[in-house]
Amino acid sequence: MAAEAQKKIDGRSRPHDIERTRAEILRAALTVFSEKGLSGARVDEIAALTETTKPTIYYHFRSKQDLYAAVLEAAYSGIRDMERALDLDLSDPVTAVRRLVEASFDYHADNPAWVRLVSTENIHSARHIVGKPAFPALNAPIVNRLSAILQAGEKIGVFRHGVDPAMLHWMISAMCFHRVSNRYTWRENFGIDMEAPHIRMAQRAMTVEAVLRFLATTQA
Amino acid sequence: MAAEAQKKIDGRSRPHDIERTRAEILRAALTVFSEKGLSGARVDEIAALTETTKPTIYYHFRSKQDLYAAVLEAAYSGIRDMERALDLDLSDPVTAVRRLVEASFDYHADNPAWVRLVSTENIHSARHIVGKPAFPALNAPIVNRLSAILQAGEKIGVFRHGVDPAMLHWMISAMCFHRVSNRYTWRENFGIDMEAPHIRMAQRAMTVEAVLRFLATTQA
DNA sequence: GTCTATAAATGGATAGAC
DNA sequence: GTCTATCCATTTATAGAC
Repeated sequence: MAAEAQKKIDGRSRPHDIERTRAEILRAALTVFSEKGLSGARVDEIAALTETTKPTIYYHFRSKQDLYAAVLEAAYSGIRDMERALDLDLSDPVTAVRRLVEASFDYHADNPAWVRLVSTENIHSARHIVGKPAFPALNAPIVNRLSAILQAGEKIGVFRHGVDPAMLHWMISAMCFHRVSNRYTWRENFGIDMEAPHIRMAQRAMTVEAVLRFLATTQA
Repeated sequence: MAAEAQKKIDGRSRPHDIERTRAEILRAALTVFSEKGLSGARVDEIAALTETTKPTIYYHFRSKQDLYAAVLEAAYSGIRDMERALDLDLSDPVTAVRRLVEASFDYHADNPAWVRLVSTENIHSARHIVGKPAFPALNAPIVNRLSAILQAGEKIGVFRHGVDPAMLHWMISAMCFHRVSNRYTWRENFGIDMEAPHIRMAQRAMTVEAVLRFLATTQA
């Protein structure tokens, strides 16, 4: 496929393909960190999931903690890309909210590794995020987008006034996140499998409905 | 205060007070496990927070994992006690829901260590809960209670029909839990401090309102 | 039951060859 | 840039005295 000569199609292309090696390590590290947490993860286990070895990991990512931070930043870029891709029509604010909630719901449900990583980072008081401007920059757009939708809805009278966009995002995030982050204790404590398709569908519809009812002008 | 003779009021009463020692270890372990997670916690650090030593911890709780499991079970009993103490009036279902949501909200907000412990347990796929009948038994009452309130509300026409009590509990839990479990990433990513009193009050009122609007008969 | 001291094992990190 | 082999700090866990 590539123009330049390669000895092999499969396996490592060219002896020292930096980007490929880094990407492979990040992918393996995401798996292990999200399953075991930061301290629970073993660098040996991450190395075992790659075609490379432990010293190579340390060569590219100075330390275990730096590797974890790199994984975290890479994982956050995923939801940013998804949100940017959303094409929302402000002339129909109700549909815009519905689409945005459904997209957020699906992203959380389809990326449990990302959800677990965020949970882990909260256990560590977000210390690997603190002071990195990338993260606020990454998360501001979604609140701005919600704000625009809310204003559009207020203007044509389908949404009530006075709803804080950040707090609305909190409500949406809470319902989308919790069912993924806490699915294991829910299964044990309540016997409910959040991953079962009919439960997932019911929760998806319920999240949309709860949000729209919260925004509706009718009802005190 | 106690009738029997004691050499000291402060410090360890009687040389080998088992229950007192165990309770002290559990309290220290809750602190450390909730701050560091299971693998991040050090038994040395737990011992340092007690008046006793590491071998005594191992004497009473076989291993680090068993200690963690004991902490988990003890922590869950707290929310059970709180819920049992709630005196809800079924003749006024709206107020009953309001009281229950507010109590749940406050419990989560006031017990971040418990919230973090549950998060940690989910990172570990709830493996320390699996198969222990204490946990389903502990959590069934809240859903039953919600079910009774829903039925009472349906009967007098203030709540709509068809709402699943377990899913309602999920919605309440999500909003109460997420703002505590994810407060650190929220602070960094959105610049919002969930612990600030005015934010907390706003979220408390918003949770009640979202739930009541979701249950209301008015509105399609 | 609780201590001091230490064993045994784990696992993050690196030296040095290629 | 990547490997084999290994170091060494950390940490779970226990032996043995009291």
